[in-house]
Amino acid sequence: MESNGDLDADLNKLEKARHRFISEIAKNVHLYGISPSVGRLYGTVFFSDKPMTLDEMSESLGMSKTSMSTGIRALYEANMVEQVWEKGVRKDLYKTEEDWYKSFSTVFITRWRNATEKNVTAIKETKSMLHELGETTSCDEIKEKVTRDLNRLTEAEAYYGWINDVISLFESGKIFDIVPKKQKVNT
Amino acid sequence: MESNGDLDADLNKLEKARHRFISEIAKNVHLYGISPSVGRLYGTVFFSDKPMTLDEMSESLGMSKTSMSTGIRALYEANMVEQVWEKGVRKDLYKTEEDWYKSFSTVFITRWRNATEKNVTAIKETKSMLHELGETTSCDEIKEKVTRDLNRLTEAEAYYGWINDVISLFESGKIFDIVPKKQKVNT
DNA sequence: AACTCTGTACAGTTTTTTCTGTACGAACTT
DNA sequence: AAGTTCGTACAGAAAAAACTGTACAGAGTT
Repeated sequence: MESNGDLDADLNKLEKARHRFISEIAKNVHLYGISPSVGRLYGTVFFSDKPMTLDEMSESLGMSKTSMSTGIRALYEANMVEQVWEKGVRKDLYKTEEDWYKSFSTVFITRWRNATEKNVTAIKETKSMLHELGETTSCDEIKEKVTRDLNRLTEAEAYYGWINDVISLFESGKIFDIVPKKQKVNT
Repeated sequence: MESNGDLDADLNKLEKARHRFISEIAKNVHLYGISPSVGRLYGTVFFSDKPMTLDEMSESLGMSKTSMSTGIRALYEANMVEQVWEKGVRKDLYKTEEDWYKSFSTVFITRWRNATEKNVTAIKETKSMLHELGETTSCDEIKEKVTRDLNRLTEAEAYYGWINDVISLFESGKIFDIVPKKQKVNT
């Protein structure tokens, strides 16, 4: 006990330092559509010396294996962790994606692309319903409303076109010509 | 009843068309950090002919005035609605922000800026804790872990620097030089 | 083929978020 | 000053999300 008293204290310090960052990730990871506790899972895997199994995560976080399974899947879909194979190891192994730029892009692209497409579809359908109404109605007041709505929806469409272009900027990687990746600088 | 039977049917059609778009907004507005039902509130105000009061929203959505109050505040903070003054009207009036580019930028900038700053602070603190540990510990194994963690945190710092630059791109409006706003095109 | 091990589907519980009704302060009217 | 009207703070109810334990299918081993 005397011989490794310092070691235990140091390991504790290490954990504390790591936890400082992990808890901050947990608080902010909602931007990636990830819940805080899955954010802690990410942080745990991030600081692990080697790829982790679901059982190790469960053990380390004191949470059920089921939660680890669903949590890891969420992280995987956000391109925030990746699976690793090791010869002779039957369990699934996961480590954090090292290219954070890629994780960011994946999340940003898939979420916004998906939303944009659906909204554009909705706009087109709404417009078509309004067009029909505008032609069949005999009430001038309604005609006016229809015209106004069609106008605003066309504006919305233009906006989504812009969003789409922004997404493409990230998807194509051209964003990195405009905003270059940073070199590591020691502070 | 015979004379305005068509009118009622047409008004119903108008509502249906509008609702097609509103329900899609409700489903996707979580990207702006807004809940679905507040998304419906947004949609309702969006299609309103004139700025709405809390009571009108409450009436129109069949929800409590309290919810309208908190919902509108959320939309206001996301720059998605704005307050309007009308002479002689005592109630607060709201309409949707017409510049969707601005709404997008506001949400994107404030949320990411805030998260980035906090994460960078956490990284710096974690690094300083690790530096101290690295100097005081006598265990080589721990020294190794510390070095590895410091390295990865420095990489993370670089990533946040990049995110920060991306945010600035939107904040300064330079994004519009690279991805121009779209003209309205009828489809 | 029987047995073991691993990941996940599913139902039920716990926790968190959203929503409502009451109550009250501030601003305006009489 | 007394009386309205309006928006929102707050506590409790309702709804949604997160988490767990059990159970089971599929792959690997013996």
